[in-house]
Amino acid sequence: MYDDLKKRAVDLAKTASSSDIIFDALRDAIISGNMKAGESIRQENIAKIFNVSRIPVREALKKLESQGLVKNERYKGAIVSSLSDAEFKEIYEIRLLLEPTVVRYAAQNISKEALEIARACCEEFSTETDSAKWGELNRKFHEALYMGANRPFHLKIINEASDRIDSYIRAQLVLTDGMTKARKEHMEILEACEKGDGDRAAALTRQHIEDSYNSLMEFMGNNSSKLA
Amino acid sequence: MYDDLKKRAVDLAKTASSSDIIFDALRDAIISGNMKAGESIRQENIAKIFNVSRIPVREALKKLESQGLVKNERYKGAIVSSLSDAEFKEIYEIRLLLEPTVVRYAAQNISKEALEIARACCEEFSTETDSAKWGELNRKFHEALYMGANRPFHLKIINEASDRIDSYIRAQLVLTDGMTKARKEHMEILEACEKGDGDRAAALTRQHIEDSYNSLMEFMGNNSSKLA
DNA sequence: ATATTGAATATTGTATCCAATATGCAATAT
DNA sequence: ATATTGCATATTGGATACAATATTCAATAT
Repeated sequence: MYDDLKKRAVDLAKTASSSDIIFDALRDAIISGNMKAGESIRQENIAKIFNVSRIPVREALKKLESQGLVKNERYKGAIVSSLSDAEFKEIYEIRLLLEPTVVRYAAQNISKEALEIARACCEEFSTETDSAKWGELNRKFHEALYMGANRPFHLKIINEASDRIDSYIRAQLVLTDGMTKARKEHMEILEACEKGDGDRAAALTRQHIEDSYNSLMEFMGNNSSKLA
Repeated sequence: MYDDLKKRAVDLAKTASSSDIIFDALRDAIISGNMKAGESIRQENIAKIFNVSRIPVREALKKLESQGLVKNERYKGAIVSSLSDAEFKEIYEIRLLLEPTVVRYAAQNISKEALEIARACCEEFSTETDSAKWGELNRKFHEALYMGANRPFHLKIINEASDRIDSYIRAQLVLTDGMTKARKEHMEILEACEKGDGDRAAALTRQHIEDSYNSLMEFMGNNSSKLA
């Protein structure tokens, strides 16, 4: 019954609210580097852009704040968060703890279909010439792979940590020749997963993250200490 | 100038907003187990309790949702989140990754004063007879120690993960003899930190978390597989 | 000229109100 | 009796209105 209707079914109950949409848009703007650290965010301005009142904007800002992407000060407003050198390094320490572990789970558990999605993401990352898309494709590849681990909480932590440094990574990918190395490393990690070699995938992921940190340190002219 | 006034200075700009206060109260109610998983949260009811409109309540709920403590469904409302067995285990996997690492940093970096605070917390945990306070004191001890690591992002992740399972831990501490073991293990971890023995502190912390998981599994009559 | 004060403006936090949706129940049809 | 529909009520999402605080800047005092 209703066979034809069911084909066009969408879960209308799960459509995004205004505040969800605004959250996504602000998050994108921040992690892409379009909105810079320290930049102030006026509720009224955002509300005008999306043709809504300040209420959904405020809810979006609350969520961004609890993920650390913006800082709110009572009666003063919100600004895009910045990262100190120590905080920057700490984000990488967290990635280094979680991502190799998760990729090991993924290598062991990932389904054939999920692997194919990851491979598609990897190839898109390797062939895309529009540098504006590299950052997003980079994240997509990692997420596609990590999805196979079946560890939603780990993934949430990784995603929120990655958000904090994404603008730096994007700049480094575009402004240096970081893409060459990243493409090669992605391919190797993917292949290890395809072979079900969790140890190798984990080791490569660890190396990939360390390389990313070192490249960024060099790019930013910062001779900070090595990752633990 | 103003010497006497400065003695009574408080940073009024940092006083909590209504939504902050409501967030804290709801969080306490949830992690204490006072509000049970699946229980619905009516905005209007909470608003009445705090004598405010629904607006600050909604902002508190947004923050609770982004930390996973409640689930919101559009036009239906919020309920206290539950944890599947797999999710429960995953929280422990995360603790097992982060806490031994953090306690190692703490053993190496913690200041004399911070150690004394941790010791005070440890002793309070050991001597408190009011079982209703055990859960909070348990968290306080761990946090006091971890503060010494100077890793605010790690700490935030640990705290949010711990929030998700705190109601179970409190029940287990009160309804079994878990306190005996916990008190002994806390003391040993603290002593390792006092000696600056990071490896030992990390190993003990790992054991402490595994013990906690196993006790809880037994307590809940769940023969789930061991932690990785 | 510099510092201080006070008013005007801007911005945020919250209350109140309205619209959209969900829920429960009575009325009706089968 | 059961299923379906329509209505009344409850609840949430968001708009508007207002109060609290911050910021800016002119006016005044030193």
